Amino acid sequence: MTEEGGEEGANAMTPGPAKRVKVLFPMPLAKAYDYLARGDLRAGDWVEAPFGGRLAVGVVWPGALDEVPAEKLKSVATRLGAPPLSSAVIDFVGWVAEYTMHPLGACLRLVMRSGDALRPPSGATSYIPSGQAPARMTEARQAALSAFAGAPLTVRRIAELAGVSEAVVRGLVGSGALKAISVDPDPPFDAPDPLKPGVALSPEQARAARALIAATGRGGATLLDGVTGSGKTEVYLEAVADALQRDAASQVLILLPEISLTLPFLKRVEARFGAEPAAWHSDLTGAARRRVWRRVCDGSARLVIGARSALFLPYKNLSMIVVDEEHDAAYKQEEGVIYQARDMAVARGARAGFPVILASATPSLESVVNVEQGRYELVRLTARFGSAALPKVALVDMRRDGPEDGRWLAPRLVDAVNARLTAGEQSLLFINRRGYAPLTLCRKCGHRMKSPHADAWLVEHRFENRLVCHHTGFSMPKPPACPNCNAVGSLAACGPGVERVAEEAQALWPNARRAVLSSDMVQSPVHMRAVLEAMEAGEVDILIATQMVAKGHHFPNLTLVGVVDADMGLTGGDLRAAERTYQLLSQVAGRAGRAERKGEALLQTYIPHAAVFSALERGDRDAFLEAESEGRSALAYPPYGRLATVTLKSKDERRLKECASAHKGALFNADGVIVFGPAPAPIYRIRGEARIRFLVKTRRDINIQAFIASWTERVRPPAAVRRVIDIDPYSLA
DNA sequence: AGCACGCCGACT
DNA sequence: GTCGGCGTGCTC
Repeated sequence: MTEEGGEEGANAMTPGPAKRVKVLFPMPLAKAYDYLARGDLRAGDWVEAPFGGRLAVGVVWPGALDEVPAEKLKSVATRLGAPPLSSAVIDFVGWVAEYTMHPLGACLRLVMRSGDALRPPSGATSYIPSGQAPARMTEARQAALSAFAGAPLTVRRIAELAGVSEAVVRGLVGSGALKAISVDPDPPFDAPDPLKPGVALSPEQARAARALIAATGRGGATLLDGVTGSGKTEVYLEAVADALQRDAASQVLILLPEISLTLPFLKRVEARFGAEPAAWHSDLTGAARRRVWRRVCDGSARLVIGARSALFLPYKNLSMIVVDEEHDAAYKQEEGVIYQARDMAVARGARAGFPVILASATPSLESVVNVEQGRYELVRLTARFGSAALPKVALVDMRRDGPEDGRWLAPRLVDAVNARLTAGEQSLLFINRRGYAPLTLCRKCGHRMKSPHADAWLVEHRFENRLVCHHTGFSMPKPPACPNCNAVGSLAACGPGVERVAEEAQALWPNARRAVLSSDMVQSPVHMRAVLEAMEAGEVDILIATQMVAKGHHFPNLTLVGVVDADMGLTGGDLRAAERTYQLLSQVAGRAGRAERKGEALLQTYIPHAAVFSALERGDRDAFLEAESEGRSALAYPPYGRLATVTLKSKDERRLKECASAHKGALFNADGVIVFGPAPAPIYRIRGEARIRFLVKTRRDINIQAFIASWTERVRPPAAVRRVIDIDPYSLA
């Protein structure tokens, strides 16, 4: 590690001729600001500079200087000791800002999520036994000294381990029996060993691994398309090993959807490379966050496994990205800077000249089309590892074969569960809707219980006896009478939620061992783990769950998956609804029969003729993709055209409407561009904020950002109205 | 993002 | 008469 002026030290600027440099701050600012600098400052250096009456941390940014009058210029205060941002990261931040149309400084902030990583660590002092016995030895002192297993420990930790008070430990320090030792508060990560032999690969996996290594050797993006259970992870880890081995300073990032980023996955990677990978996700503690950030920055964390925000860590020498579960909608960041991490990863690789692997069992249409059009390479894995068979998928036509009123499980599904109970096998009832009922309505006057701050129905949660808004978090006790007509006991629950299915299961199978898994009812990750472990161990007969269960779990004795409402998701305002439904259902169906037992999946639907269901029934993914592709192509939707939304948000409805008409008025005709709107967003009001939206659709060869820029720069929204641009929107709701 | 400046309600 | 609410605008 090369550092001037000490490990953490901030260097006062040395005297010398003053030059001008640009400094970008991690704030929602569109551009970098000019400063005077004494001494040598280069693009990427971390500095502190006076900004708006206080000192702010920023980065020296490349680019032409502005013509700022000399009297406005201030001087950079200090240069910070952290390793400078690499030119690849600087380039990427600039590109993301342009692509997403978000302020440059807001994009830099994504890189600085570490908070205090640039400040000297507060690091508590650690101690080790000095070898010198204290003048007086007591039982407590003996216990404290026995707590050591080699590594230095803090006072608090010693007290905790030995079960003595901190005063005892401080006494030992005072008597010289313990000595202070300086430990790095951010210990480096051990280097992964790419030559450590991995698990034995099947012939097909070995072939795929070789093909993947060859493809990544050529650079560019490669789609690794492997059915559930084919062992994709082992295959791409070989390509990761290859990248780590080729360059001893290289760093590799494996991106996962947050929910798949589990301890078992990390352990698997650790087992493969003999070293703990650096994990990056939303609930890291401050210290862990800081350690990963700094070790990524100095290049010593060579293998990073992270959720989408890990894409913006300040890598010194990133040389490969794997995007696992590339189809997953969780890669779309919807708050702040809005971006699609999978697409940004591909761009990051292309711009820095390194390979990117996209892995999935149910690839997105975008990626499949990119393969067809020669932009991505393709490596396919077809066999399920360990000869497990894919489940047999069948549809239950709810129009003909549905249950009686007030029930949600069709007789055929009930029979199938009964058969599993008799055979001592497990069933999963999947219902992707939290709560008891999605709608509460008055039988007397037809009043629907709505959220006060959002145009959404209140969802009944019978478990807590409350009505809850899933958009704002608002909740209220379920009223005894209709608030509209005052009729008592007239409020009726409409539609099924996970709690209601659980209730029905209890009535049907009172003696079976049942468990429910839903984000509302899971009080802690520990509880969730316990349920999943019980399921894996065969201690649960029927699991009733939301999509929490769709990924990454292996239930060897599960042979039946019943999807209570397969149509859900097809009805929202999501242009990828069919694709999402296909992916989710094939994933859930894939939970059944992963081991030697053949599984069965029953999908309850009112629209069995829909292409998504017949494709699922036949297990014909390519047919589904083809139908979906035709549908999107006909509408010129992505990937055959470009889409963006421009949303205006405000609490002040009058100004919002004025602003929307101003935008409408500023529109102009452009070849290959269609703008729809203004239209109220499907959920018009969220948290008291009303939203009006324009949808911009262009031909693929049109620069949609350029069009939106020349349109929106004609209108300056009043401060009370926020304008949010979403390039390539996923949810139109 | 912060922070200052500025114009309308209830208090020492 | 002031203290202070947060709407608005600027930061090299």
